[in-house]
Amino acid sequence: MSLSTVSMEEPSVHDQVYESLAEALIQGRFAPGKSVSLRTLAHQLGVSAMPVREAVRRLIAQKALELQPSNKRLRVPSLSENRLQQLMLARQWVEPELAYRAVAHITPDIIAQLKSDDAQLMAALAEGDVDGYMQANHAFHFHIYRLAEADLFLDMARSLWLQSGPFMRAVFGRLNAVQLPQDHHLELIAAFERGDAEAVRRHMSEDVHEGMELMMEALKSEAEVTLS
Amino acid sequence: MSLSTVSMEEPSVHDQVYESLAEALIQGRFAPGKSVSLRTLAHQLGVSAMPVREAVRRLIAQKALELQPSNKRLRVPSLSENRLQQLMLARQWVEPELAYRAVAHITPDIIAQLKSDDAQLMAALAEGDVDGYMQANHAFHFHIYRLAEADLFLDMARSLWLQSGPFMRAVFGRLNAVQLPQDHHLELIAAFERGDAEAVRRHMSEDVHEGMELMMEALKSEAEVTLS
DNA sequence: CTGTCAAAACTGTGATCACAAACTGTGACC
DNA sequence: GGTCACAGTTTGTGATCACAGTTTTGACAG
Repeated sequence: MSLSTVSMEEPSVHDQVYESLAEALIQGRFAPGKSVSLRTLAHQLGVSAMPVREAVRRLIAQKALELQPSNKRLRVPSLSENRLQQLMLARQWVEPELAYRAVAHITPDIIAQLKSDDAQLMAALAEGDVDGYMQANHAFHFHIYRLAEADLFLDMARSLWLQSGPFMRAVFGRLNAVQLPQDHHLELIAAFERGDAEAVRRHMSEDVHEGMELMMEALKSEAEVTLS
Repeated sequence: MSLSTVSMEEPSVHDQVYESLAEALIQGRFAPGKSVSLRTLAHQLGVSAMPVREAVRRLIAQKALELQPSNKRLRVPSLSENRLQQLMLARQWVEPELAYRAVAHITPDIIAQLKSDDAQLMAALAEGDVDGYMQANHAFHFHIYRLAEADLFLDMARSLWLQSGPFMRAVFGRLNAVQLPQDHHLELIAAFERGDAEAVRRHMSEDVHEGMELMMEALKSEAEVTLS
């Protein structure tokens, strides 16, 4: 471990490892099907195997990683069509609900934040920066969801993004910018400004639906996605 | 560990510990708010602390246990009204969907199994056997859900039951039998026999709704549930 | 160059130890 | 009698080791 004994309120090493792995997964820095190992991760992060084991166990529980039943070896799950459909339906249920509940707690600060997120997203899209796009899109959505004061739903959404992350990257990495209509984000912001909760719910549903539909088409067209 | 080196295909100690804790939680053998400790659990189960840590980490990820932020001490979460409402909505979304999908894979064997589960449930109810009721109700529902071939949804349902378990017990433990209308189970079985998927979805929704509504009323009436 | 098989490296799993923070209970003092 | 301090215990956390599978490597024979 690099820094050892600071004094108070530092998050545990296990949490740091978890956050770091979760971020990598959500941003799609791990390819579907890629195998990982505890000791390798531990060495890369500069910690012992112990906290990595716990973080990995947590990610397995969220189905963001999996233990192959034959090998007992660790890897990033690859998506089947069935699995992606479930992800799509679950996201389409929980995320509009979170957005709906967020309306009551919206503030001008948050609006400004969302506009900034969307600007970053558009910029990244314009220059083909997939990393930047993934990061900005995640920020936009979860800056909204965090307002809902529904920690259980928030956790469900987080788990669903962890599962879709590797695959989103794999799909969006090969799309050119024009195929991604971003109107929904602007419509969402406008609906938030009007305080129109029903419109927020509807636009969020459409936004999630379109994104997942794109992934579904990509999955169908190639039978299996395994890159890198 | 009691039995050490059997030969092949035995589930890992970690899995055994997890299953054992999960079962206890679903059946409500842990009271909401109860604090538990790794070493105590490990000693009770006759294993070392290591596999317990991983099982507990997994349960924390499923929000079936929680780490108090102040103490960093382990306990069974107690339900707020907000939290219960989220549980209710999530269960009302995912469980009818699972039941709906199960219809396509129903067999006479399963029908017989469901009738047996329901009979056990009614018997337990008649003699005020809360343990038996909890167990039979869980069996009934998950014998259905397992058919859906939707492992992601199944996992979500499992997590939601883990979270509601301790509280269900706390509520049902003080109800007398007549307050629990069980018609829904019979209607469900009938709908399965007819292959009427829409009816299955509707009856499952009503069954979940009524159960959770009961819990909601109980929660509102006592402000806070902490027993044992 | 190719196929085979044993040695070496790597994997997840479980146990054990060390440590600091938090809790427990007991006794002294005002 | 109530409050505070201090010692002893219990807690979660991280590191390290041992072990049994599995995979990879590498040398040697054909």
